[in-house]
Amino acid sequence: MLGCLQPRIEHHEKGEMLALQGDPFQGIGCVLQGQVAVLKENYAGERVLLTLVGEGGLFGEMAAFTTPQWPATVQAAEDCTVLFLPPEKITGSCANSCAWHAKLTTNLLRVLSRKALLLNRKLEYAAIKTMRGKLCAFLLDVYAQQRSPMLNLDMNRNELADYLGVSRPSMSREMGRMRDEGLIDFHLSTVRLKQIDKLKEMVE
Amino acid sequence: MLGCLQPRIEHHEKGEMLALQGDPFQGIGCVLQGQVAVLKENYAGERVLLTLVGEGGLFGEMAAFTTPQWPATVQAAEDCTVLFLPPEKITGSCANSCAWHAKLTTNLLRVLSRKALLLNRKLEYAAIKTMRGKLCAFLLDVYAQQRSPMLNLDMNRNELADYLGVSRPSMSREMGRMRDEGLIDFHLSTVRLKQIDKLKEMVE
DNA sequence: CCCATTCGGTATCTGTGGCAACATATTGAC
DNA sequence: GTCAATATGTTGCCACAGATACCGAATGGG
Repeated sequence: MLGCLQPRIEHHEKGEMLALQGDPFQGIGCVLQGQVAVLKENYAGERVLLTLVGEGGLFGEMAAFTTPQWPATVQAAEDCTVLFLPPEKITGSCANSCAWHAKLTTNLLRVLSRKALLLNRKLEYAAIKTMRGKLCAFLLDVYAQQRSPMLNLDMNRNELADYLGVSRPSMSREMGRMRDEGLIDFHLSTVRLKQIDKLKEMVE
Repeated sequence: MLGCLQPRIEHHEKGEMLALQGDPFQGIGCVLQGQVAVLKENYAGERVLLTLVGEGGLFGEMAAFTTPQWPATVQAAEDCTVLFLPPEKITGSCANSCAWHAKLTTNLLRVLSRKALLLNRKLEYAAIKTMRGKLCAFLLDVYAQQRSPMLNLDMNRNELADYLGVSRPSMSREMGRMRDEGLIDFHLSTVRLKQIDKLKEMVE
């Protein structure tokens, strides 16, 4: 497949810029080794960290088919090796009509869909106005995944509060209230849903 | 291309269900004529309208490559004609290795990327805590698009407030304040940015 | 022209959640 | 075990935005 796509492979040392916001787009990046940071300049002109992308991760896949310019800056967070896939080579028909091409586009579609679904989910939480509503929606979503009322959260309080777009103390306060009311119990990253039906009534 | 994909074309009368949440996924839907409604059941069991999809619109494109089941219910909002494209036929290699296939996947990637970017933008607004921050971010984004300080909003106040996830009176109140401070001027759907640099300082 | 309806601006009141500051619990290194 | 560092629980205060209600302006149909 690599022979077919002839991607560009680059090595960068920590701190080097792989792409600058506004530069012409050269291709979807795939981190083979090391770690890169995706930064965006806000209106005040400061660069803020959007995400860190580790080995096996992609960057620029959302921009590839929509804009001719990099919408963000990419910098090597560690020494790294990165592979760039120009978008036209991905969709362009392949002389060998190889199975890799089909696999590649399917994977790309899957990645993009999943990302859109995740964004959608997060947006649903953001749309819920009350603290309790957000918490109920989130806990019930986790419950739907884990299929047991003993939930195991894979985030700490800070990360969860960030994810839901609220402050940690406010979240803790509400969780305490919900425990007092006998709706849930929790200890560190373990939460037990005690009255699932009541929780369902409290979403939004 | 149609001969190559052999899609299923269905006619439905207003009110008929095209797909039920949880049903096995049959393919990406494309509305050829009429209008369909996408509904989702919330935890309380009620069906809430997510979007209306009109002629030329797609539905199910986010689910196609991630879940084997419909994540929402689709109902005919009017009499309509709909084309279903099974995902495997889209990515599956094509005997004729026709150019249509490449075009189709590129378009699909473009649609998905654009959708992800839109969701991302909306999420950025949602992440900003203050009313003024949201407004500044939004106005500056429109300014970046229209490249003139005389903005023409294509939403009315209600729609804008909904989009930003705030209440209309609160938004009006803040817009009034910003006018009093000499930052902006506005009349109906026209907004004039008077102190762009100050607006930039006020984002988030 | 009048009327109904939608849309937008404004005021008051209230409640929620952010912030700051602190107390306690947990973890891990030495 | 001791200690530091981090994570978590708790509290009081108060600004900000939501809700509601009302009024004037714009729009559109008869």
